[in-house]
Amino acid sequence: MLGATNLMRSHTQTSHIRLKRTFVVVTVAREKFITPGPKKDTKKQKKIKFDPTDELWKSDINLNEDITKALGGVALLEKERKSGDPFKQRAYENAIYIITSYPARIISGAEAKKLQGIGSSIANKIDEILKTGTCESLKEKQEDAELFETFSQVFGVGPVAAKRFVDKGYKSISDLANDPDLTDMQRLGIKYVDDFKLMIPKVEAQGLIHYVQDVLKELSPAYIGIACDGHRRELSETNSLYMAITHPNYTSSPSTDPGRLLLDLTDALTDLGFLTDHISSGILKYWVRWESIEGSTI
DNA sequence: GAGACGGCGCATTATA
DNA sequence: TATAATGCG
DNA sequence: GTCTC
Repeated sequence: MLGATNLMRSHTQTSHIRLKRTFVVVTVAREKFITPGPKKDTKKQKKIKFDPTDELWKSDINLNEDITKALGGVALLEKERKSGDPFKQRAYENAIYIITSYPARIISGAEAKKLQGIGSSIANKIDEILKTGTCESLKEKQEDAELFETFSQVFGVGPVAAKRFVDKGYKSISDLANDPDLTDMQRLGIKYVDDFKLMIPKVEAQGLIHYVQDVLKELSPAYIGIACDGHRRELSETNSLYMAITHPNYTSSPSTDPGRLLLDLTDALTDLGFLTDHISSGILKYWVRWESIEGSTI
């Protein structure tokens, strides 16, 4: 979402709509958003750096599948245990990606450790995997890790809630529905768990965008609404839909109060029956559920 | 050995 | 009741 | 968890 936001710049403060199958997200970009961050310098060391564009790394098959599989399980476990440290998680994903691309069979942890992104901890685990075929820690808690992953699929359920559900002994997503402490977002996440997995064909997305644009124009001809992200990139289907809306009166320099910019739109769309469920609502960000309207050309 | 690894809006809960 | 912290996408 | 300083 932020990537799309970065496309909006200059002196026009921007509102943002995102439709994810049945959901719409509206965000108003802020000035600090808009400034692109500094480029990070990638300095290389004596370690071998992974470069997916290099011929050297061209490998069609994963010669180390046993290792990457086991590491994937460990990563999942680690994620569950720590309630999801995002950096640790990324470190594992990165290492697994590198090893998957590695064009030779790894015969020791030390060999793998020469690669940038693999340190002593993972190197040790690789030795264990090579020796025993698996990782000790994997054996018992694998089911928990898998449940953790399942629950994490639910919109609104992050690492903390997922772990709580595992600890409560839930075995499936339908078990979650009876939990007394669900947030509104999680209730919707459960209700639409399958819906979220659907892709939006391009034609449908175009219809949705035009629909929103028409409503927008009725509110004020000066309103501007454009599609972003996947649709902007001409993908044949997307799993989410972003729109940015703005108005000439709404500028970021000096910044003006976005006021009812979003609420007017979302109210109108709700009155029309286009939006049904509201995930969150603010003057800067609005998430709602939409439904195709009977008889419309969508 | 310590800090970076993206930053932010909204909802919810914890704390003053 | 006001503010801070947490969880989440 | 790995990398950099």
